[in-house]
Amino acid sequence: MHNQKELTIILGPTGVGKTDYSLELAKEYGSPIINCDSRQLFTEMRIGTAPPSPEQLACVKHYFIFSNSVQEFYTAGRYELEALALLQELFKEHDRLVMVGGSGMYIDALCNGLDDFPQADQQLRACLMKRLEQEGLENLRSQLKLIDNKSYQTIDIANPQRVVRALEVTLQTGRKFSDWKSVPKKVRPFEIKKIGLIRNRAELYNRINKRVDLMMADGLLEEVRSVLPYRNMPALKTVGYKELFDYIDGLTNLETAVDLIKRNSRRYAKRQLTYWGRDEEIRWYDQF
RNA sequence: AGGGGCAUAGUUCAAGGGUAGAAUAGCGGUCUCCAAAACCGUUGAUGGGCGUUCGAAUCGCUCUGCCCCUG
Repeated sequence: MHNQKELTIILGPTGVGKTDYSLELAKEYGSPIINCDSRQLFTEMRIGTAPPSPEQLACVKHYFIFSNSVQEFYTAGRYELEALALLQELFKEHDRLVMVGGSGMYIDALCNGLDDFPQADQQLRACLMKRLEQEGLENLRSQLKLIDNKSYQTIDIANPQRVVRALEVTLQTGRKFSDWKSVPKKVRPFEIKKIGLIRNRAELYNRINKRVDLMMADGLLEEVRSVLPYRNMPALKTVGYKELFDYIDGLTNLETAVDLIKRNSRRYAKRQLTYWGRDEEIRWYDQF
């Protein structure tokens, strides 16, 4: 076996304790840490995304933390390419690397690859979103049925985001969305080990609730105010930010907004667990 | 202690004696680049006992618990 390179990915629901775990493992391996959290990427979001502390960042070299701006359109596809390139570079000097984060789709993109769709055309997407608003979902569905019936049959047509995406790819490329999706998993030139962290549900929820209070004490509201101009960017469709935008708009009071952040964080954690539930490659470790 | 009120899902609130509903929380699921996103589905209750009635969440008695008022 000439290939001894190994990537260890630490994943798990928000608030489970991934950051601390990753630092210990990285120290043991002498590895830097590659982030695979789709929100800790953004330099303007330093409180609401629970990134590593400045001390932790000083302790181990981190990649993909505060590396991008919320003004950019960042996607799982872009992450796949950039993270893969970085790994190739780092594996020249390391045999074992540590990756940590909670974005299931980003992890899948890195491990298995996405099909090579062209980059999304923001104008086309905006146009489709406008049609969605004006004509309604049913119209877009009908069109999808016409130009790519197989996608119509297989995707979740109750989900506007999916319908728009399938139409977008088909219209943009002249090739059916469903035809793009036939490629098998990509093979990566390194071994991948997935470590899942888990803990008792009630305790996890407690940790999440407390962490939200800490974020508020640390000035989350000010941070949210500072990114207000970019609130329509995908990066800011994020738990902790959405709810405080509503508060700033006067739609809720602060207490309600904070409660909603807690609830939505709990739900997010649950969805993460569901997402990973059928990934048999993950070895789960209960945290105490 | 005396007087009054209340008791329905984890919570907040419905149901003029006739199929106990809703909101919310909770739970479960979907997933090929907006993924901390966007969707889909779902469990669960009349405080205990006795009575009236063909039939009780609803009327009566009683017990328990909570709240208010008065010494």
